[in-house]
Amino acid sequence: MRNKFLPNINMKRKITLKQIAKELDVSISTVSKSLRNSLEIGEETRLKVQAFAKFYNYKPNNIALSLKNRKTKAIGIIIPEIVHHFFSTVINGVEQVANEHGYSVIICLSDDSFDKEVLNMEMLANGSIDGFIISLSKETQFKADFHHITEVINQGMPVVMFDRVTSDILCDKVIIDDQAAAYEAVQSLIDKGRKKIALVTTVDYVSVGKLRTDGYTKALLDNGIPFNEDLIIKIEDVNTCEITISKLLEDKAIDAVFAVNELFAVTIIKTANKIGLNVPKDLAVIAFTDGIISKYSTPTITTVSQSGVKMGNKAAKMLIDRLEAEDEEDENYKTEIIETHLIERESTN
Amino acid sequence: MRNKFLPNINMKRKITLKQIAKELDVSISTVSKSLRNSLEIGEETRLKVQAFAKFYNYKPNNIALSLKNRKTKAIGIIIPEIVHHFFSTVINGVEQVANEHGYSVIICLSDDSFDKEVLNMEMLANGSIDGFIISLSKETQFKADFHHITEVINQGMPVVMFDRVTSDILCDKVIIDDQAAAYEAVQSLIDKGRKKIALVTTVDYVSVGKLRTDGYTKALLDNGIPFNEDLIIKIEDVNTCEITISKLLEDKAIDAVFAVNELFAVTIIKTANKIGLNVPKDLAVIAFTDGIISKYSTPTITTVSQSGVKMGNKAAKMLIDRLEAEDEEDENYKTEIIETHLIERESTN
DNA sequence: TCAGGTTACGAAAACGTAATAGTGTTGAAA
DNA sequence: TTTCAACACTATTACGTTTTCGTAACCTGA
Repeated sequence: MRNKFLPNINMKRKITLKQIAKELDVSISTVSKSLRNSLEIGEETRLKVQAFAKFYNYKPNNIALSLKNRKTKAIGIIIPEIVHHFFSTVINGVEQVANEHGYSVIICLSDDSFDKEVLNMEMLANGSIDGFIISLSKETQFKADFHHITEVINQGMPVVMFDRVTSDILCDKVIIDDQAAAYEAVQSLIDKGRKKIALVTTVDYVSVGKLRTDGYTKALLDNGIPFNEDLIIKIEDVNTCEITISKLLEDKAIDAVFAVNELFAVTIIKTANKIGLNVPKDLAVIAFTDGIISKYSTPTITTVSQSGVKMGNKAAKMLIDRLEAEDEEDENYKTEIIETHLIERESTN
Repeated sequence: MRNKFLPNINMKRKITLKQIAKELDVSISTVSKSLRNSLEIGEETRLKVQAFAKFYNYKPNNIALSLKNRKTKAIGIIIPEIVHHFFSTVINGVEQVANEHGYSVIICLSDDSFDKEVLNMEMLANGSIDGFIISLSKETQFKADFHHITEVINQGMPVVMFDRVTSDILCDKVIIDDQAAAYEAVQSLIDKGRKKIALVTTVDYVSVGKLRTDGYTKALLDNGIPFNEDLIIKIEDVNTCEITISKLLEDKAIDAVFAVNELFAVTIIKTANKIGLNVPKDLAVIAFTDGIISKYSTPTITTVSQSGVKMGNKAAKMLIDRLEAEDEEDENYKTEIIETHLIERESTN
């Protein structure tokens, strides 16, 4: 039986400058400078140190560097949920750019809870990261309490908000033009001769929900179609909405639906099928998303594509640009708009 | 126009012990001890310091703590991709447990590339994290080169592997019993009277693909059904497999398919529909996944559910247990098996 | 009055690194 | 021979903590 107090033979913990210095009987400074190819150090010593370091696979300790340089080369991303196609594509986009620039990505999930969002931000704000990328939780948007964000910004930490943003905070933002995109979608339905178009959306304290509703309304009015409040359905939980939807489909004699996400859309299609409606013949369906369900449902669903990857790319780029800017006090905040486009599939004809 | 060299009035950078000490004209030690409620410090001083610290919202710097304590309270997770239902649920599971224990989660994506996997590990291994949770990239499994993993383990950094694991590395692992689960799925098809069952799988250097194939084969043989190599289709890219699949469906007169993931399954169903086959009447389909497509496709797809959340929970728990164990040299590695269960939906009857 | 103990605090080291500011030795120019 | 620069290296500091150790000042009891 192995004595557990004996160090493992194979175990070679990471070596430090100090250990190298001691081993080679030079000073720590000499080692450090040798490894950074300083001209101050004679060639013989320099090569000796480099060889030794290479042999022991020396790598500078990131934490020590972070402390010294007062930056971590890490960015924090806080999102409501991760098991969600849009948000995971955004992370993907962030990670791509971050990696290119030598940054790592720390993720925290708010679970759409205000408290978790605050907690996570405080945890990361104490030196762990150089900047934030965040999409607000539903609860935060509902409470409209953004003190935790203001606080980190006031501490001099850059913040980039994406998708679920608020105008109450001054910082860089990346959004899609939800209103214009919704307008375009509804217009395309109208162009195809649909006359009675319903909107299935979320509760409207979530910023994007509201904007998409505005776009829907505007498209109708611009085309001389009367706006009818009854055709707007607000859904809180997609799992318990079938009755609401079938009521909409049966009672209102609509010929098209614009859904703010693909889960709503696919549920609408299934419900329509159940009550004998054919999609797209009797009912055209169009959804906001670039998710995967739309591509694989039957029929496939026409969507307004919001590229999460591009959003993530952009957000990361903005953050890193700001982190690496010479002039750190430049408060010239920008809001970037990621373009959307309509992907026509079978659910509209 | 604001002079950009003037510090922002609202800007109050995080305060440090040193600044508090200077401000109150005591030593750093006194401040530190006061804030940790040390008995060494007189009540008057202690309260004064605490009040001051609270007012300036003092929070210890995580990086300094990490350096001092030689642990970061962060765990790294390396996965092949994040825009993938299974992996994102695993992250979710990891994050839950990590958060409960005060750990943050750093994610890196390997994009199924060996080089990126190595790079990411090296980046994180230099002090950034206390331990790894990893699922191997396809390329790594193909090359069977695990030196980067051995290396961090030898440095004394705990590693937990999940799902895509290898027996070449000794460490904690979390897997599902792919073989047994596949067996169960195929058996359920047989129980329903299906006789000619095809397998649609991935290229087999990915460990899970191989295990699921084994389970499929065993179930057939145990039921006296002849094993037919021609009924096994290996797909590399789901976007270019339709011809392969339609050939399978048309030529082989099969009455059931077992697919190793839901993308394959839904593609099979669509292809079947195109050539006039009805699912489930003419063809039963069952898939490995607990993804979202299966729930929303038409027909809905029967699946073998692999709970990513549970896997993530377990992996995080194992890692944290090991990180916080007194006896750090305990090499009693375990492999935990997460149970699966069959979720019957419309695609089998 | 003085030894011994308590109280209340401070100094310093340590974590690992990089940069600034020395320092001693050599050699060459004056 | 003196002086000064070049060379090759070391000491020190700083980043922000925590902790161990040390030490004044005061108090107590004989």
